[in-house]
Amino acid sequence: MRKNIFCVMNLVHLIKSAIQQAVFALYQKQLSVDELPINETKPEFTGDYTLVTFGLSKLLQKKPDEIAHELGNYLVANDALFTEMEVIKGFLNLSIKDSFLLEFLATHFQQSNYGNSELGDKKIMVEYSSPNTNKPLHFGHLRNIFLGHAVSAILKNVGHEVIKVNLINDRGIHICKSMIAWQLFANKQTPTDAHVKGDHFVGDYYVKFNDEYKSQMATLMAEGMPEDEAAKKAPIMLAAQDMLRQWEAGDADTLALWKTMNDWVYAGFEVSYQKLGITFDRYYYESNTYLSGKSIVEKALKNNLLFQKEDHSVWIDLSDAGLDQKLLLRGDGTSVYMTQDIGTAILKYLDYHMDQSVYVIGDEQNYHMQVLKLILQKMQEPCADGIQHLSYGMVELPSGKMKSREGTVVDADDMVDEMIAIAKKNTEDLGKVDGFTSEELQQLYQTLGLGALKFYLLRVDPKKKMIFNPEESIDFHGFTGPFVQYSHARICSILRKASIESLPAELSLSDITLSSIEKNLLKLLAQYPTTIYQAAKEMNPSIVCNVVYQVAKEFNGFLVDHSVLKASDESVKNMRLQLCLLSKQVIAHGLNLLGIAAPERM
RNA sequence: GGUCCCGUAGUUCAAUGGAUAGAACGAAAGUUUCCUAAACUUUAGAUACAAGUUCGAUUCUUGUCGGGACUACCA
Repeated sequence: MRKNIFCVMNLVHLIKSAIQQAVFALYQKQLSVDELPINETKPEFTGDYTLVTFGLSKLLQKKPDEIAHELGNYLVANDALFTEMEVIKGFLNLSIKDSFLLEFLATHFQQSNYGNSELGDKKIMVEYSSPNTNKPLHFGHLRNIFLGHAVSAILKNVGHEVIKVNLINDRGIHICKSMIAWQLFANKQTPTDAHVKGDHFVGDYYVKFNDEYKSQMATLMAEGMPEDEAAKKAPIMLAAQDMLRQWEAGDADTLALWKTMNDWVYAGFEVSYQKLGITFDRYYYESNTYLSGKSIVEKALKNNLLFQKEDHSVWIDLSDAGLDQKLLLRGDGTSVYMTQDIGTAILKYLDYHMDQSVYVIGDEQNYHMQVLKLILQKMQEPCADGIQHLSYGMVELPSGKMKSREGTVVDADDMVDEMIAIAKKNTEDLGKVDGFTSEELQQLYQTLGLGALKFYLLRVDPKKKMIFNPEESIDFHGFTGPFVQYSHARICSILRKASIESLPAELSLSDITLSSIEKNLLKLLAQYPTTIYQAAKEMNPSIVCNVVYQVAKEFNGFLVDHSVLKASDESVKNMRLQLCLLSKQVIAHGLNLLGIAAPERM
């Protein structure tokens, strides 16, 4: 009977409902489970879970101590879940029966989808990566990409339908800058001629543009022109702006060059995405969506939701929401960033009618996203309420922000290659290359290097900005991806040595006593699906990093004090093998959600 | 100026209002005839400051100090 309940409920929930029933039986009060604070018992006390009774004191008109004693005695006497209790001040420490945890283990150790749930029922779009097409991906983009990919996997895992979207910002002044510089300096060279990856090739011309722009400004300023005027009148800038106008006018040559250079970039991005193991279900291109935003704004203007100034520019007044006025169309009728985003949001909704639309975008755009949602709400667009900004903090260097102008930007491709090289070096230094073919080794280095990188970027709460410390990120010890991967490989090694085909699922429950470390590991594993559900609710992959690390750490500790294959008797050995199997399943499952592979050997 | 976010060991990160604030790296010292030592064990080390709310505050409120983001007819 417990077994069935366990499939749909978790351990803490079971404890809460047991307490709920006990409260009703003793005091005839119906409490909601949210009114029952359950914590894990601190290691220095005996017990597994603790009920804090101070809050109940008022509700039940009794002293915390009395409540704790009465509830504890009742639970131990009447509920099969508990074996003993202890009261210290107002804290009721409850111990869970070993047989309960053993039964849980026997039920789930072979479940290959353990960790999945079906609680989610929404259709959710997740937009991430969303690069500009004028330069290659840098380290900051990696946080975005890994976050989006992991959040998508986590949401899907708890039962939501997920659509992964990449919105390519393929038009605008930025790409025109690269195009102008290419026309001026490239001598018609292509990435193939130059043996350079397409996105880097185009990015190099973006840099060339800025160099030339700076030197032209310097020339103008030397002739006595003020800086702001020089910034506007530098010939190469005027040329880029002219090219943007040509593009919007549909000039055939401009469009052809634009398409060619974007294709170079896409080919480069594709290589990077593939290496990173990142995929999308759907690509949107701003060149296709920016015009629809304009017509939507014009329609809203007719409906008097917006107003126009004397120069014909179109604005929305958000002062009733505590914000100011926001421009939606320039005086000359062209779109701004916000206009495009309005169009894209509506188009996406027409395509998918999703319940929720998650934007993985840095926190410097908090205001922008707030305004976008507000505008769409004012326009009463059905997509508006589902818009959710998954805001993440910037990645900074120990020396401060990455600045492209100062050349402190860490390139994504370089970073990946470096991590893989370090994985290779570490493996070779440890002499762990025997028994692998050279292809397998290449695969392993990639698995470990990417594992380290992804884990490093995902282990911090997305909301918080994080410091990228090059020396620390390449560490393969401690709270890192390779540590977790190593634990997985060790488990696999044990399982290879045991012939596990004939592992009996049924145990004679009565004659096994769990050690405290076995019990801790089991509690962690039992809570795992709930932990994942929490990660989904908060869209926070760092929770997954933490739990797989805890399982790995706990497992390593277990392994030091307990022999699996040489256990004292057969039933203990079987139980420990089950523990190995479930731990392996949870580690691999969690890593998979993070986009990290779990190697069988390393 | 206005709006918002953030201040936790030397460093990077944890902690639904709960017990003596957890890890990791770094530092110091140990563990290998035994399932992978990329492991494990031990030691030292922190809530910016000041009030308030209450049985109880890293968490909530206010103020001070310090850091950051946004506040473009850029994207």
